[in-house]
Amino acid sequence: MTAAAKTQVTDHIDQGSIYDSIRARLAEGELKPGKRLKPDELRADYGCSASAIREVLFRLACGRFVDFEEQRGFRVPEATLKRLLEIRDFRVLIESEAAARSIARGDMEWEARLNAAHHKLAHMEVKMRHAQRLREHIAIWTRFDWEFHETLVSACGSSLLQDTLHDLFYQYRQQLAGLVPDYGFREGTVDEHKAILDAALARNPEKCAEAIRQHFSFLDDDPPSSAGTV
Amino acid sequence: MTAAAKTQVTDHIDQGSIYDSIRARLAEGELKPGKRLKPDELRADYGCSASAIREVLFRLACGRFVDFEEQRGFRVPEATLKRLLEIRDFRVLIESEAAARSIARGDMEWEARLNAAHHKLAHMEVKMRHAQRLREHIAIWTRFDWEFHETLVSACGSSLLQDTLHDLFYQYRQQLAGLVPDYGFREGTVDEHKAILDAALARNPEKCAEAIRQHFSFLDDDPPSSAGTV
DNA sequence: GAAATTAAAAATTTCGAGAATGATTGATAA
DNA sequence: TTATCAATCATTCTCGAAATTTTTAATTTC
Repeated sequence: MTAAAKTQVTDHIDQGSIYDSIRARLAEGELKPGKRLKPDELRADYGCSASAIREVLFRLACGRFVDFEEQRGFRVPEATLKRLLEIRDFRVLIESEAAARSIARGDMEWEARLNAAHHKLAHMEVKMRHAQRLREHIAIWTRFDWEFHETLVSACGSSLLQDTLHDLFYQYRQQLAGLVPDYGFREGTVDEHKAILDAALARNPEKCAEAIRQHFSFLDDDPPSSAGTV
Repeated sequence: MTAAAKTQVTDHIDQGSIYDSIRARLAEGELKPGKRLKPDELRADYGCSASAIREVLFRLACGRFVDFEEQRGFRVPEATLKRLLEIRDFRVLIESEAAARSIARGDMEWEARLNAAHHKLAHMEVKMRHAQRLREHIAIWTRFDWEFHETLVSACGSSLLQDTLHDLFYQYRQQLAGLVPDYGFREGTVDEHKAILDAALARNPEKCAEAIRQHFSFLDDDPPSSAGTV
């Protein structure tokens, strides 16, 4: 393989990578609500057939990242405050329960991983407070954010809960990106994540649930201005 | 469209119907755990191409009704007590929460629909107590059972909760069918459903949650004999 | 000018063939 | 007899073209 081929990153990608890529483009707000997702257009970005894209879009539709209507194809779901709150409430319910089980079952190894994940996330978020071009950091921030929340529930003992949370995390991000500026990044997240960490390490499930609730309560106090429900 | 075309139901089936059909065959235990699901074999049952079956199996994999491994195709997931309990616990968590919200928000119309759904289910379950060939009634019983649980949460205000419960209902049934005799039908369900109905109509969310927990507690007292975890 | 009909264009869905990959069988040798 | 390897078979995966449907544009009619 030549060096020139390296720039052509789209040479040959498996479906899993295409899935991750499109989901990321949705969560980062590049693919905007309402936009139609035509397999024949997207194929150019990934160097594969329309059929392969179609399969990926089907899988994304199962996770509710795109809408699908028979004979009418795929499109990016509308971002509404109603839907965002629905996703948030579901996520708070499940993440609180899963965190409580992790607190009850997690060992010292789990504590160490949670500390490490929080350290990376906090470093990133402090750095982003003063960043010029926020856009450039969103992808990495998203990864660290997910790694922290994933680690929090990683000892809960139920892959069902964990996988459901994974989908909800990205659904939440996607809705947020379509409704608020700065891709949903806020100053307050640093302290909020710290509160979740402390409650988890203190093995206090009630306090942890409350910290999780707090982490998402900003939507109640300060509803996004452009959040018409249609 | 002519009247004659209506009778020819098997001529041309849309993907949604194939999805429902295969999911039902899984929930009723016809397609047994471990069995490989080859698109080229299943196509004969539905008169379409292997590609169409492949897409349906992908969608079933999203709902966790079948396992998918790259380059190795699809197969019916193993039924284990561990997995069954995981699904049960998740379902109890969500159904309790969704029922509580329905109790808080549901109007008289909701009460009426819940009564109607329970009436049909109870009638069916009493009839099945003395039925000779249980197998013949499973499909209808499954529908009535789902309609009752669906109606219970239908006023919760979150389509996310409702759709998640829909998947969990069939996942639970599928695991149960693979682990216990009689497709999971028990004598006790009549009284248990009645307790859920009464608590909901009494607008008592705590009592309703307890009744739901009770409805699934038989797995703790009387673990299925053939439930080796592999 | 507005509404309804018709024609053209674009997108979706289905399908079967060929390429790529994994599984199976049978032969050979230790 | 057991293990290794090669050849064979079956299945999965990818793809582009044909058929169906929807959307858009143009035309006609009231």
